[in-house]
Amino acid sequence: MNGNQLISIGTLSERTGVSVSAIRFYEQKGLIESLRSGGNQRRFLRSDIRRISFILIAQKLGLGLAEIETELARLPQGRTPTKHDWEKVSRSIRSQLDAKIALLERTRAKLDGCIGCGCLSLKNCRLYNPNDEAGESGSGPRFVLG
Amino acid sequence: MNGNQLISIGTLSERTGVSVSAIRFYEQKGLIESLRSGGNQRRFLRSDIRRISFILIAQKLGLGLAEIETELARLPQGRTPTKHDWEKVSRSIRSQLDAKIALLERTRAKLDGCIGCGCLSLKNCRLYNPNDEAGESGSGPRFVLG
DNA sequence: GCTTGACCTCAAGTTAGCTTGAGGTTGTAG
DNA sequence: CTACAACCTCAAGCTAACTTGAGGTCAAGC
Repeated sequence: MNGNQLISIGTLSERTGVSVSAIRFYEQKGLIESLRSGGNQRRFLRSDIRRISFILIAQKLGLGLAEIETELARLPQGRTPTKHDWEKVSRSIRSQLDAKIALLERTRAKLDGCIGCGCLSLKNCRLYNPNDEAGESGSGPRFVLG
Repeated sequence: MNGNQLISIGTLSERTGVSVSAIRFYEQKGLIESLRSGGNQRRFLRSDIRRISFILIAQKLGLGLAEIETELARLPQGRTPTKHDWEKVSRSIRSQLDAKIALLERTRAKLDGCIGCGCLSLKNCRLYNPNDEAGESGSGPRFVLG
């Protein structure tokens, strides 16, 4: 253990609680980068511990890896993010959260309007014909919460 | 078109807007059932139009097919659901929606408490170490909203 | 110098919710 | 009675976010 800041994938895994395979997966997806040792083993910067922490937090906030990648792009590579960096990102995430809550609340309001109506008629139902789109996109997981 | 109530898969698809392949998929998953014609073609009851409508609505409410199957089990097979049937199911769904909104709101509150703290420290962060579990389960899509 | 554990790559498997395609049959309009 | 649309059954593919496994390399202790 000399003075440099490089850590192995195993150490990064221990420090973050993220499995080794998941870290490799994140790297492959471009969420983090690594150097290589002489023997082709990955070497990460200590600051990657925070980068991974960020990924974990953002996931808990309901962001997908693609969205997280976008947010990560706002953070500095290799440097510990400042308060200001973090604020920018937090506010961006906060507005995404707001939108999701708002969508669910609109849906709930429609459901309340429908309870007891027994309509289930595709032509009239406000739930079935909403103007906003939950679970309407093409493929992949849609609108699933925990 | 004689007096009976049986419709083909194509008709069911047209009436609901759900693709033929999706209907077959739902049948395979046990969400709907079908009879067969002499030539082995599916024949559905007219009431299955409502059953499918219900699936669509429940999906918009954020339920997965497995959860929808559970809710469908509360509805009568072959009979048009009464107001009472529908109310029971609506209230069950409403409470699931409530739970999801509540979880998101707790998460947002934590984020607000964190904006500007710049911690990103795994040991201390309330976002990283929440007591409730969003996106914690084993596999599959987790905690993704539209 | 050998064993052991951490690491490497690449391929395939997992769940959800479907779609797409191949290859074959049915039903109906003309 | 023939054409053609609609139907049938598998099987495989798609996205997300990973895991698991096979088969091989690297590094360190004894």
